[in-house]
Amino acid sequence: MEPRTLQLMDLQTQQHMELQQQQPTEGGGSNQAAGSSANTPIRPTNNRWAPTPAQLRILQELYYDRGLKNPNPEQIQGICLHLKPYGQIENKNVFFWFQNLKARESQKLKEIRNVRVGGSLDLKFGSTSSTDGGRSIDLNFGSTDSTDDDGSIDLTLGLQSFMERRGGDHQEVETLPLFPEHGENILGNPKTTSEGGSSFGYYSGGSGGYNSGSHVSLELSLNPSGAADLA
Amino acid sequence: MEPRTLQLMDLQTQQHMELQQQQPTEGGGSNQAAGSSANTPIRPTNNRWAPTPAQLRILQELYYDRGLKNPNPEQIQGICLHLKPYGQIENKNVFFWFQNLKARESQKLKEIRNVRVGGSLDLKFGSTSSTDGGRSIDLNFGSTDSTDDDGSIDLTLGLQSFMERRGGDHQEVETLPLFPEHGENILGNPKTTSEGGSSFGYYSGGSGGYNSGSHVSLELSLNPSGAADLA
DNA sequence: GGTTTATGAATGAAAG
DNA sequence: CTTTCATTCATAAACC
Repeated sequence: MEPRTLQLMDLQTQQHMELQQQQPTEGGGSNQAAGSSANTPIRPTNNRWAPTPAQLRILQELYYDRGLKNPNPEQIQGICLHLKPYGQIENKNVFFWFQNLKARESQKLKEIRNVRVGGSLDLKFGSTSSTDGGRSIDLNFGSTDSTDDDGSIDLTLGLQSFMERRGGDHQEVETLPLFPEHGENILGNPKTTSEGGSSFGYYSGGSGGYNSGSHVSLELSLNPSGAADLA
Repeated sequence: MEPRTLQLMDLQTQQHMELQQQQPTEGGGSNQAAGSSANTPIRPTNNRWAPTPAQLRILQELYYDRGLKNPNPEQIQGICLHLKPYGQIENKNVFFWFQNLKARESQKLKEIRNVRVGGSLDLKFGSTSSTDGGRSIDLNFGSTDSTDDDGSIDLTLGLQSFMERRGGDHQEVETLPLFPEHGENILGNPKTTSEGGSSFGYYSGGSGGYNSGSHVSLELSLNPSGAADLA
């Protein structure tokens, strides 16, 4: 049952960072529809909401520039309402969007643990990255430090032994790029932060880069009154 | 297996096309302009990670033999670390690998089940059960609504003005494609600042228009599906 | 060569 | 807020 075809080749040796954004198809009006209208409902077709470019941009501005991480119901509703002209959208979509973004971001940023530069290390990708060279992101989260040199990590499951057994022979070592990165933080952010303690995060941030340099700063003076800024 | 409507997406670079959102392009969403022929030099060219044979074998053993289906962050990290000697790999690759394998296996099982059911009759409609929209999880929460007509919502944060400025005239097409991705952020927000509660009804189903449905759904799949052997 | 398949990656939606 | 499930997009590799 698993037709796994082994491909013997390892090609890519570099970092990838890709981003694909699908084209948002949605109109302001009715949704769904797609093909089967009166017919077999068996095809959920498009239930899933996807932000239109304009909606996405606004949402991102709110999140990154404004620092709005946890919109409360009223805010969600307001946002949703304002985004409606740009395409079909519901409150829950806004809600999930913020929740997912926040969750995913927090997992990425687990800790920028120093990579224990003992003197060896960190190499960089040499050839690979195209020209700009700059970015590769990778980070390891937990850093279960312990001893990994000799290859023992503990997964709390005995995985360790499993690993050990196989790890005896490493032959195809290729490049072993690992560089810490990051430290950037775009918005100085306000108060909301605090920690969270969250404990961990999954994968490392693969993407990053972009022009981002800093979004901040572009958004000022939107408040008519000095008033309260940011929650 | 899945008859996917083929759409030759052109390759998009990382941000690319913006498109009016208000067009229901389903299926034929031909993208416009790919234009590119020789253009867009910035192609990631190196994207996707692929496991080396050794890595794959280890991953499979963990999954199939050890039954590890949902590795937690620490495990992911440990696995990743141990796989590094065999080739470049990142935490997220491990994360996605498990995630995908699990999803695809369950999907396969589901398909089979549907086929079997399909053979027999039983149509569904469980119409009886509440078709009504009973399911919206909540309705308007804050109820700040009051407005909709005039469009002034009031996010209690001045968000409104923010929105207003941008939304005043929604012209979508801006040239400002922000891609989804996030840089980084420190975040953390546990619950300071006000709300905290956060567990109340989130989004509203409000207008939605979703179908609500019943549980019994039945989906017959017409997949010819020679399908995989599995089992 | 175009088409299909396998699978990495991304993300909306939910469950816990 | 954290973790998992489901869909979907994209693309390299295999197929024809």
